[in-house]
Amino acid sequence: MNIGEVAKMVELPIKTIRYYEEIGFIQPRRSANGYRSFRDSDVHKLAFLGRARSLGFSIEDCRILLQLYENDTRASADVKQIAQEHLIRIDAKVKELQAMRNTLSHLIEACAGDDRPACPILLDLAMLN
Amino acid sequence: MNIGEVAKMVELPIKTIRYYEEIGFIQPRRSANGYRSFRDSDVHKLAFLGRARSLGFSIEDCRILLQLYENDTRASADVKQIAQEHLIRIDAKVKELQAMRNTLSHLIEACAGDDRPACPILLDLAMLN
DNA sequence: GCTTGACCCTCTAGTGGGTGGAGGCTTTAG
DNA sequence: CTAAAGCCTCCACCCACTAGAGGGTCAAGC
Repeated sequence: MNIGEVAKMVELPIKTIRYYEEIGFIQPRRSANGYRSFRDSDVHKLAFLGRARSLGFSIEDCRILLQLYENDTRASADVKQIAQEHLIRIDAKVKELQAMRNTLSHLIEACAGDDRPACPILLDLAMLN
Repeated sequence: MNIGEVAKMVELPIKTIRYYEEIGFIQPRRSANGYRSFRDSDVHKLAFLGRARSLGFSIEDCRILLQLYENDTRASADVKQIAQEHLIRIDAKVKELQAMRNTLSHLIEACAGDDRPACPILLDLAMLN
């Protein structure tokens, strides 16, 4: 398979697939013309990576998850730990964003949003309130 | 004021303050020895920027907000619009993270987390479930 | 006067995770 | 035979800083 076909199958941009090769996630063979030639196993890995990335795992997490996936003697505890640590980071991020959201929505409510200059949002940013 | 003192006052790293000068947010004077010499107005702007950034506004949003802040003939509607658009982006991000969170926490619950290789997390990533 | 340590300076390069584009092959359809 | 689509590499760029090298300056203590 050529890269374009693979890209459609796994729903990843071509550039991303080339990048994943560059960072060692996959090692597709090459055809005589120099084109990358993907095997099913490459496609499978790319799908795995796409799914892991869509769950927010970092590239380095993905690298470890992929190794664990390919290691038949893995301990599920190792996988679970990575997932749990990731969940904690997600929770922290959600909390942070919700705090922003709260502040911001209060400020927006308080702002007249007309053609006059007075603005509680700017007052808050300037900490003059 | 020198940069170190300012950094403590506005609780921004020194490097960040220099970066904010580089991108044109502030133009502190220079002392004879080449040190940056900050006026109250610079400190005030930095505090404004720090607060805006902590609410998640992008650098370019901050640039516009700062201009509006310094423009006495602004319309509060312009400020409000920027804030509303930002709120929409935050909401989208929160939703995205919560979707990840949901999937991830279900998978974590389903995973034994012991020394055996069987792992629902990896099965999900490989989309073999 | 000298040293020490805390400051400050500039400049370059790196982070993560790709993305965009230039410039140039190859393949495929008509 | 030609045009379009597809593929290749390489370099630069995105955001918002951050790290570090290499060096100048200043204040306190001896």
